[in-house]
Amino acid sequence: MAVHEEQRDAGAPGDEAPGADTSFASVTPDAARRLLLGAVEAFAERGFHATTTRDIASRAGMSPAALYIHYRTKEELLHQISRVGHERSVEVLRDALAVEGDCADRLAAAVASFVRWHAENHTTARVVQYELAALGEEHYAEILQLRRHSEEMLRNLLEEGARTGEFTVTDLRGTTRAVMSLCVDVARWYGPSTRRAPEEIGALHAELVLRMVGRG
Amino acid sequence: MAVHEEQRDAGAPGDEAPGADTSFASVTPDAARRLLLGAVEAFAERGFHATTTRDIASRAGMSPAALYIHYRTKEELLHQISRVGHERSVEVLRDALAVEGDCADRLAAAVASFVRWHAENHTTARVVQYELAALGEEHYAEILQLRRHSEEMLRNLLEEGARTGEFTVTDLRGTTRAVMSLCVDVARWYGPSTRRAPEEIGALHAELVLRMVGRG
DNA sequence: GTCTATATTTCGATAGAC
DNA sequence: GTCTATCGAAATATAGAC
Repeated sequence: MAVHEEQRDAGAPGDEAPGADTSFASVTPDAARRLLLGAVEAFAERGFHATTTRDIASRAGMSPAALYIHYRTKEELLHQISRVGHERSVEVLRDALAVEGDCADRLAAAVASFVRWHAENHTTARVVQYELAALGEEHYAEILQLRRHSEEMLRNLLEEGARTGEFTVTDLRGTTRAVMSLCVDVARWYGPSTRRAPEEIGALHAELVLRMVGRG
Repeated sequence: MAVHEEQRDAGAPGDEAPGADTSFASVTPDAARRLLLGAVEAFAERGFHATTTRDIASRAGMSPAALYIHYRTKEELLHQISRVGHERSVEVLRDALAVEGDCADRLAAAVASFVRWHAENHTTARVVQYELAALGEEHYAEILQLRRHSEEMLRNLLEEGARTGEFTVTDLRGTTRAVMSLCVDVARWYGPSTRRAPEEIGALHAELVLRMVGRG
């Protein structure tokens, strides 16, 4: 019950998009970053609770004890991943929403970028989206703020589009949540063996969302 | 890090829809069903690996050892939950697709029912959708067949609608996956404190999906 | 069928040498 | 900063009385 989980979605070796999961490139020192990357992989494959600190250290090429030089607990690793991951995804959303154009252009850009991020960084995204419950109480509250911010940005855009008559939205909060669902769920099913490119999936989802708000 | 996870999404007591998660009503004997229901709750709250057999047994009002009279391993509990849950959701989808009407009617019925099931049975659905990786290899393969069946039914309907000109679908497989995303992801965010009723959410999502296929 | 008691394993985290 | 060695706690699962 261990090996097959790692190989389930494995495609041909080397078919992973280059430069994927670069969210942690700036983490130093080197050993701390390697541990973080090992933790991302392990948490995404097996989940936080099923991952051992030995496994994480091993992926980073270190002894079990070396982990505790850089992180006080296993949960602190998850917190770092969750925090940086959320910050990056909020950034992606914010940048896309800043493009020139009408509400439809900005919504399309936002969905395309957000979806693309979830596909390209699907390993990180899976941890970000599905391991929240393993965070400590205070860390969870902190992360929740970042998530609320994402949803708010999207809702404000839909609200603006509805007000100007560009969009036809019967249920603002429900539609916002549906758009988020469409983006976030990509992290669940996207994998190395997915044939479609992140770019393509982003474009498709942007088109589908525009239709959802009556601007297809 | 234990108590707050249980209380995070908790709304006022008693606001849970009555008769929720009735998928396991036919399981006998009584002790086996109580253990199964305890496992569903625990797995949904904390995840499979973070759940202890002591916790499951305790929720069923039994000693830790009593679990092993009815189930050989903790994984066998997950397997039962996953199998019955998938069978039920496939059934819901199949029944909805059998309604009288054109493709749009059937698609709306399918999405409304599928979403409603994921909301009403959100506890079971969360285990069904997010704990697959914890299954043993053979059990995982078995469950995958049921999941392929769901997606196939939906894809066939979209294909038919596109062929007859009722729908405008530019990417059949991609759109099918998006529709599934919209339905499945309800299990992630729906909770006891969600104000919207499952019925309402199903209706909204049906409307959004009809728009997605150019029939809004 | 259910209990109390426990065997066995494995985990997160620490101690102390280098 | 990294290692080897290990502690104490907690997990799954089993043994044997009732």
